[in-house]
Amino acid sequence: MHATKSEIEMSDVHEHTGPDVGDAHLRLSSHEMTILAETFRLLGDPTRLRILLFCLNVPKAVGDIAESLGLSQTLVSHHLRLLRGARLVRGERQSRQVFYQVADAHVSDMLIDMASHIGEDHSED
Amino acid sequence: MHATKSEIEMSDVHEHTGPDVGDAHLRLSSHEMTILAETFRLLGDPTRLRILLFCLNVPKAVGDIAESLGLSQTLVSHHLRLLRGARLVRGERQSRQVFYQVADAHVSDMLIDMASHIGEDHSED
DNA sequence: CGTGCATATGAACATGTCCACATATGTCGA
DNA sequence: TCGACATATGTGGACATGTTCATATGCACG
Repeated sequence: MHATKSEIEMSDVHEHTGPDVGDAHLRLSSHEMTILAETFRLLGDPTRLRILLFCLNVPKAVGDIAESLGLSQTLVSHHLRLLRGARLVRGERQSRQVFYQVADAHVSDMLIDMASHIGEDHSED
Repeated sequence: MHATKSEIEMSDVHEHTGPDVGDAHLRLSSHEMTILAETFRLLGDPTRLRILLFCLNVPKAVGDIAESLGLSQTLVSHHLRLLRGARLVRGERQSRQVFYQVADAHVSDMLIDMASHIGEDHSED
């Protein structure tokens, strides 16, 4: 299901081709790098992160998100626009309300994995 | 290996600051939320992300990072400071050089998981 | 139609962030 | 100690970002 370190390395051999280009593992195209960084960037704002986690499993209307998280509706809408643009959430109109949820299992798995990693280790700042 | 949704639901919550987290699933303490968001925020910069991925497996000296990625030494140092502050990398002095690497298995697993997720699905912007 | 509700958009402001430049700290060898 | 090399830190400016306020769009019902 999720890739493990060894799957990506393809073996636990630490080969080291040279002083400069030593890392032969985990290659990403620049496009993938861009997507990845952009995704992280969007998740890096506490408000957006709360919004995302809030509608992780169950679709939520914008107003409900705003009220539950104690945010203004316009602010929630702005953030949802960004999240929508990166295909992290998708919204479905139901008459007057629009119900948002995390876009796909892919994104929710990412969030859940990250959250679980945080849960395991507590580093104090 | 990786936590499932139910594992996260079961994780004990140390505190919760109020009506922030309304969702019944995936509860994180505000402290954990802060750590998570801060982590994402740091990963959200392309330069930092490249640095992190570059010294994911093998410890790299600051100068090597700078040269390999085509960045100035001071810039790399600045970013490493931030990453160090969040315990995402750790540096070890070896006489004159300082070799940095991703701090622990948690962080590398996070990165590898995210990278693999990106690899699976491509959404165009 | 027009009114009320839910959501979206635009402009303006304050704050934050990335980077370049100059300079400081630390380490080793002569 | 001095000079070189490697890394770290401070500062300022250009730029990006989060938030608020005001307003626009979309939808249901009288």
